[in-house]
Amino acid sequence: MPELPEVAVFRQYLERTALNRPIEDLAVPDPRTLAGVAPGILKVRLEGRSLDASRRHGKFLFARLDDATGWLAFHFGGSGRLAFLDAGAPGPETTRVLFCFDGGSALAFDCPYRFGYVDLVDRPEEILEEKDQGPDALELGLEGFLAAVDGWGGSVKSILMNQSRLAGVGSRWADEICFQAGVHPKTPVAELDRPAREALHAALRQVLTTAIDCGAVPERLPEGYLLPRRREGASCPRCDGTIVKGRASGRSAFYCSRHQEPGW
DNA sequence: AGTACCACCTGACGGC
DNA sequence: TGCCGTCAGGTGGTAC
Repeated sequence: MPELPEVAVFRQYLERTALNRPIEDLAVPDPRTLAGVAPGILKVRLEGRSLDASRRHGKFLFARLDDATGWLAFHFGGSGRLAFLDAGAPGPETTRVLFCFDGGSALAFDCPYRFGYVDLVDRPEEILEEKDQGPDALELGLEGFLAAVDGWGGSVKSILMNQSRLAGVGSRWADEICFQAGVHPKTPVAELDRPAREALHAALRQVLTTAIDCGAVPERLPEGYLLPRRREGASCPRCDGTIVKGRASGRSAFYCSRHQEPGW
């Protein structure tokens, strides 16, 4: 379920483990995972290079080749992750792409459900434009957020999940943001006055930064967060309401029947 | 313009 | 025990 917070944590992990190691070989057990580049081409482009910088935008992670000839782009779909392997350590069975470093260590792009992909681009903007990604949800100040939300004719959850308006939030963290803001996920954005939009922006920032601080692990979130109890029938961690499951924007939406009561 | 549903893929889980 | 259906997750396409 890699959304913005998970990808931010993957980035930290990549920085910590895989930067500045010369790449000796590339293995592609599942060629379908390479989006726009053939395995042979990627291999030639990578061999002898190392990764020397990273970026994140929305749910995308980028790693720069040290000769500045391009960037690796990672999208993790619904189940992808990175796993650094010490020399001799076996990779996950569902490794789709394996970057092998001098000395025997490796970085595995592990993606059990195969929704994720890896690509090689000249510049990150190339793929961000192709995939119509809006501004990163954490980069947006209040004015940027208000602009991103302005004029949207749909629900709060659907705007939060709309990668073209603001990039990074998916179904689970959108539920958490609505929960913390005390807003029903199906509330039409048009019903929110300025103070309510400011509160939504504050909740978005609070939730995403807290999530990253907690390593994007729900169980590590402070008291009063929804995600550890995001199940139908659970007791609300913020009031004595009950968590219920509805549908918004074509997906399940979990919310408190009491403090997120529709106010419109 | 926005919603809803499907497909993609696979593991987890509930029910029988 | 074991099978079967259902549902997550993100995206992209299509039909309303």
